[in-house]
Amino acid sequence: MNTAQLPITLLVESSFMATERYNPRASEPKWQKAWADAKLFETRNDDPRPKYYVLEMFPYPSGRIHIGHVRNYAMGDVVARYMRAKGFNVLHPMGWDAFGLPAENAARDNKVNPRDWTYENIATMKGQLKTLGLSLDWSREIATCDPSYYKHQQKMFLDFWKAGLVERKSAKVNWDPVDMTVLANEQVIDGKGWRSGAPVELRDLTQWFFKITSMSQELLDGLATLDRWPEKVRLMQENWIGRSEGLLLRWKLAQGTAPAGETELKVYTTRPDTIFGASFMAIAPEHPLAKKAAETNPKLAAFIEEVRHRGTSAAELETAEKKGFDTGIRVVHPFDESWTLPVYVANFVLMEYGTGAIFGCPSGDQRDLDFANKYGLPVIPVVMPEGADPKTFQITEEAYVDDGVMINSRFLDGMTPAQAFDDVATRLSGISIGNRPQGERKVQFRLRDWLISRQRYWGCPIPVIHCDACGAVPVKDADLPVVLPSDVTFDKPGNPLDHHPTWKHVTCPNCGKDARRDTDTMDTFVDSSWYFARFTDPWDKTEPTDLTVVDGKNGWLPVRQYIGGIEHAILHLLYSRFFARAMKATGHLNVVEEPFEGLFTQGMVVHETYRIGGPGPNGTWVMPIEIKIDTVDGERKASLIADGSPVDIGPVEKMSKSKKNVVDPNDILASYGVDTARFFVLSDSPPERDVVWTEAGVEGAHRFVQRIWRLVGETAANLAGVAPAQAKDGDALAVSRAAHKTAKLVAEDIEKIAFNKGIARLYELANAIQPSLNAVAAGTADAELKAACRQALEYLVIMVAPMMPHLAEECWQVMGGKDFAASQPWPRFDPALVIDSEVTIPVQINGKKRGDLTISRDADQAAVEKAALALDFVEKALEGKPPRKVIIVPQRIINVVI
RNA sequence: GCGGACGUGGCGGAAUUGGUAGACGCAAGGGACUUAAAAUCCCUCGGGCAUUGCCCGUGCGGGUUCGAUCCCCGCCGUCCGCACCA
Repeated sequence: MNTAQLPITLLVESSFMATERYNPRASEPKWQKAWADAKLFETRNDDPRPKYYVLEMFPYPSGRIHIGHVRNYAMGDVVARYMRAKGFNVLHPMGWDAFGLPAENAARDNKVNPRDWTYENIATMKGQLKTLGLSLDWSREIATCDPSYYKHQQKMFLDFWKAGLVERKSAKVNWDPVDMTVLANEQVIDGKGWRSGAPVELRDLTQWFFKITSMSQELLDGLATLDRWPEKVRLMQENWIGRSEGLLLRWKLAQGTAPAGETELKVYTTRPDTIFGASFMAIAPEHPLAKKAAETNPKLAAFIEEVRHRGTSAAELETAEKKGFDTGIRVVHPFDESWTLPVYVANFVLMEYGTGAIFGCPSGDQRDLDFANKYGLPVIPVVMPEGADPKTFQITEEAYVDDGVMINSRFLDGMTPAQAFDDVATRLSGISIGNRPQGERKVQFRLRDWLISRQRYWGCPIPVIHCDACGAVPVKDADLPVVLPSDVTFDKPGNPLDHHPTWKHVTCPNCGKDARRDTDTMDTFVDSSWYFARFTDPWDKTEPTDLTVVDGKNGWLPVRQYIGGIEHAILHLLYSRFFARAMKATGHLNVVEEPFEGLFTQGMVVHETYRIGGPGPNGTWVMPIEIKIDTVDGERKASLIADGSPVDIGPVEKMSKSKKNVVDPNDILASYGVDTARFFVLSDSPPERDVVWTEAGVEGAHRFVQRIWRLVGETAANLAGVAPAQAKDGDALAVSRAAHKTAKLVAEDIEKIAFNKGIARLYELANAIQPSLNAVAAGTADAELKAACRQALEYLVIMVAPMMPHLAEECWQVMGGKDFAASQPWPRFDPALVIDSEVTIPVQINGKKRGDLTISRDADQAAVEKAALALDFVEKALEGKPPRKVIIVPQRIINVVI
């Protein structure tokens, strides 16, 4: 454009606007305050609009937010703001998962009170979260360490107890020697504590359990209803619950071989069909029969002692030799009185699963086969592949585990294993030993009960008093909450509550005699198993939940969209599903059993690693802000900013303090503003996948921020007072079409949580309308184009708002919009504008694209075919002959087969 | 070992789930503006041959189909979960 020909006023105008860059440092605090003053995001329970509850997993108050939080909360905020624009009464709360061990470690190391440390962290992080411009209802903020929260948790613990969902029992439990506490099964990863990483030890302790196994089947069945959960998470939970169908089978002990008083051995099997392939029994070293036999057999006792100290780590299990010891005890085959089998103690049999005893069928199980080969036990093939010859079919080194035909199994021969299973189950349920059937069908689960006792201070006290006369007695409702004492010391190892001079000494609520408080606190996963319900009415002082708003007809639950990390696929998400059922059973929920209707697991933010001094122990990690990257001959070279020394660029990895590949959200906010950061973490990768944080990518996002600002700023003067309208033809129609299509598609993308695609469409819209907006800025646009541009710009700004809310407000203001961008309804699209009247469809010859055909959308098959065959390149290819076939997929493709 | 997911340009990723492979962004190259830089704008950008246009190309090898990134069979690789579960 030749500026010399432009009117002087426009020159002044446009040069002024072009130099005025969007300034996030000024805009962001301004709009955050304006939203807060207008109470724009405070949600009323009695609002008549349809409810929509969106929630991100609440943070642990570690002290600082990290970039992963930004991504997680940005995603939730897009959903929340979008749903508001769609007319829903949106609940989008925030709270603090505030109990936990780091507070105690800080207390020990820095001589601070865990409460003070936690609340200071909360204050810092709340300040940081507020700078993100999230549309949160802070009036509902909760912290799980607040007695007003854990009071209700204690109440529910007692209610669950009354309802038979809590049990105090002695069990072999996982003891974390570093954190000095027990852990639930779910919290042991590869034989190590989930937090400390220390190998756990097995200890026999009496502890409190939530009877999650009483709901195994319900928790399994419920998974089928969760169609808005990732398949992967459902599968992980299914495997964790681990249902199997089998037979509980009693084997008579052969007379004269068994210790006094022992008459039978119970085993659990999922393969009763292979009963004629049995060649030995194997029992766990901890099995009562093994212990009894060991009393009179010193060699056996020595063997048991040897294998007891087995490791639980994956590596140890991988290499551990399968060892057994013949106890001398014999069992009698249920279908043949004359057939006896030896009973071994074996190191691979787990006391914790089934009955702690198995029968070994070497031909049908690799582990049993290895064992049989080692100890010279018979191998009888009982299942062979269809069509094999039973006379010659042999098993030597490899067990046959697939489906097939029964052989060497007397009355089962010729059946399928499934038929044989049923036949054996039916026969054995008809035979009795003593007065009980010899075989009973039994469903077995892998899931264990949830151990919730923790020998720690900074958690919710278990509201129980132990009395020598009355046993474990619940604290009276009127005495709740049992409040944590604040005068505790961390100078010696173990549980500070237990060390406290007075706190635990109380009188029994039952008999009034001297008694002791339970000094254990609850697993912090209990705190997070119901917080989503508390948000629905955090002001209720008397009950955990208000049944009129928590769920059901006018209630909030289930959470319509829950967003968080995949690391909670089992722990938190399984516990919460149990809790919802337990709360329903005890009257704290009306109807909801599944607390999270939709679940989305977002990926991490990852970053390149940088180090100086080469790989290996001599290398030192350096932070991204310490280096700069130049491209030399197409190759990226990194160097230290401080002295220019070369830096090796390492692989992209999860951000970690140890590798220093972290970016501080504060730094990003200071240089680019939060909208840029939000936009970037949403744009570059699909939300479920990891996103690589790159400086270049952030700059790209920032360019778009400035570009939108410029589109609005440069056209503002010429669009002032122009009423937005959709156009009828020409360039203006193209602008309208682009805007309306985008309104439809971006909505679909947000609803599918495909933010990256939605953002791509926003870029496309900006690209599409740019030339017309240039014309508006230059004053060459006619009235229709101006109206269309005005509407397209409004659409763009409102659609950008969920992702970049501050920029949107600033633009909205410049455009003279009413209220807030954040309170505008989602742009409507005219279906007529979304569908093109003419379509351009590819034309293939023999399946290869050779050109296009542009034709009226509602042209019929015959017309399309005629037009296609008349195309130059088609005629040329046909050489005057008729085509063999013409395939027309309406509005999609034409394929001419020659 | 069992279960699952994934594999597309230099990079992140699109592709209406059988119908134009590479949208959009990043990086790179070229140009305009500028005293210069930044910012911005315009053009090119999977590979090969080539004047138009043609050939190859979605990890590899086959198959089904008018047509395959998508479905089937067999491999290779990466990642995740569980793991002595009877």
